[in-house]
Amino acid sequence: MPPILAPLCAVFRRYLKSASLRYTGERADVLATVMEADGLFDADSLLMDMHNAGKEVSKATVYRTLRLLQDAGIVTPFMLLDAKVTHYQLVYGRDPCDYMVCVQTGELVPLQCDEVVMLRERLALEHGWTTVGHRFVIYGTSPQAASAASRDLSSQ
Amino acid sequence: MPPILAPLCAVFRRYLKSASLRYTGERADVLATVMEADGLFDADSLLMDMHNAGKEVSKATVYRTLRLLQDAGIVTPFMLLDAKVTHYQLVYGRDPCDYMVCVQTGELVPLQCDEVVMLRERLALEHGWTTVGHRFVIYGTSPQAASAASRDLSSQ
DNA sequence: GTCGGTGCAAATGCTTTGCATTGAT
DNA sequence: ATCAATGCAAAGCATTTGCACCGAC
Repeated sequence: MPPILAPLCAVFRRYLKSASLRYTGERADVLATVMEADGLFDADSLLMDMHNAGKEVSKATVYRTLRLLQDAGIVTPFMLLDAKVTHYQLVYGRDPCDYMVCVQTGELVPLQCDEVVMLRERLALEHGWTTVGHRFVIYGTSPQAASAASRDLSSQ
Repeated sequence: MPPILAPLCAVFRRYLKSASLRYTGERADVLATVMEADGLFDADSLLMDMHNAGKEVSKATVYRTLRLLQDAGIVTPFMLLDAKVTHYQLVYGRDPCDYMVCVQTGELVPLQCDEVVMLRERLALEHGWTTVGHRFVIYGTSPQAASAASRDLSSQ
């Protein structure tokens, strides 16, 4: 069990208590699966992961719990280019939350880059804002996709 | 008429021709309204803008044309935090495409910052990727929202 | 025991699509 | 004249919600 698991669970329980909501087995299961999803997922993949782990929860509960996790500041919604469904990202206690996405293969590379946060803070300060987060996604072509494309070309 | 109008229209026509598609009055109206929307909009607001300008187009055509504009590289879809609908952003020939969004008021501030592009290119290069674009959004609280909040507190 | 939670199925609402008609080339 | 575009209404589909039963506190 990674060391982050206990604190995150505590954060969620604290939030639920503050809102007079209950910490149920289903909510615990969803949170645990979110943490194992390693950052980025959608409602459906989460539901499948839970099913594969033998944790059966209804779709409605997944959506309801994702909303709570969002309110608790644990995840944020996230829309990939061309995706039709909302993706979620685990943000609490996590750096980085930046990604590079391949527009051809869908490949996703997390980026570790403090400069994004620094840039964000500097820009916000210049306008007198205070920040609560940011989203930085680079769209591009991965080396694999590029070489696959050139293979396709030369084989014609 | 801003100087960008003619070129953008030409870009669209070129794209349509290359795909054996037709440049119709409806598509011209949609593009013109997109350009006047000054960057960020959704399908519904676009439809209203067109109605207010006396340009009647069906909702289906708006969606279909937005898809074409996306394929032509003129706009990209864009999901604001908590928004339920897809927003679109005019990207062709436009810098900046970065924003700061107030999570309380929805206020939107476009950011002019070359460093984002530089950072993007450097990160992509480090991984051997080539980029086609990026998305950078800062979520925060604007000075107005912050002062409104403190007023609310002191009046209680 | 009291509310809040859950699952189910139905509803919602954005977006897409089938089809007959219209229009650009 | 051809073949794509349009408008309309219906369909799709992710997400939300109403309700009866269940479970955390």
